[in-house]
Amino acid sequence: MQKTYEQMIRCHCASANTMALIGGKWKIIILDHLRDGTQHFNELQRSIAGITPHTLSQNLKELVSDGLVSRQDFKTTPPSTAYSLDTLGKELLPILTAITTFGENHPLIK
Amino acid sequence: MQKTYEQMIRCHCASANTMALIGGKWKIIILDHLRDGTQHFNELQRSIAGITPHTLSQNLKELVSDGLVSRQDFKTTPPSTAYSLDTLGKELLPILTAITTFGENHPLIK
DNA sequence: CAGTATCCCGCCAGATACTG
DNA sequence: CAGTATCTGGCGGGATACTG
Repeated sequence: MQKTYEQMIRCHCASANTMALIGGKWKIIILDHLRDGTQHFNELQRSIAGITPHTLSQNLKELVSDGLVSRQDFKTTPPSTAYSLDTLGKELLPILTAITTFGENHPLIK
Repeated sequence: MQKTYEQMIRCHCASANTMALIGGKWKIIILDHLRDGTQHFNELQRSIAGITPHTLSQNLKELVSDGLVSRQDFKTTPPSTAYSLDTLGKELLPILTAITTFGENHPLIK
């Protein structure tokens, strides 16, 4: 979770708890790309146009530490890692679906 | 919508379109408080502990300009305004419900 | 009551380069 | 390939005071 949200979750709104976890700029998009299965770091970076390795790494770390995503390190050379939805992340599927559906129905750019 | 998201929506992920609209730190919470009906500026500020007038005003402006919230000004003295979910905002109800449900099931602070 | 005006700061994120 | 290191900056948001 990002520091920005630490204060917000004291407002005792249930929705705040969720936003604290998925509120990062790219987090929902990352989770969205993990819906269909395991993805490598590199796959994520290429499929999410515009994200830098630095930012992707940062967001993934928080997602992992929050229990939404699990990280598997194959400890090979060259290195290979795999990210997938963890238990908690799978509980987000209804949210992801709702967000994606809305986004499809209301594109901001043609 | 906030400037931060302008670049993000070019990644052609449907979810990005949605996050650009609701991605502000307090936006989901504001929308959540508007679910049950019309709220005055002052009511929102008191029920959302921790938000400043400045930030609330800013977020509401964006929500209105994005068509999620409608603002009614009664032009009285002392001034009175009313905020409620607009058409587009009501389409977010499934998302709001999903987010609130998840947040209830996974509190971050006891 | 419903904001606005100002000032300010902290963090998220971008850019670039580098490494095991 | 999968990141980390370092530097930088912009913008969202906080604090406080003020106004029609």
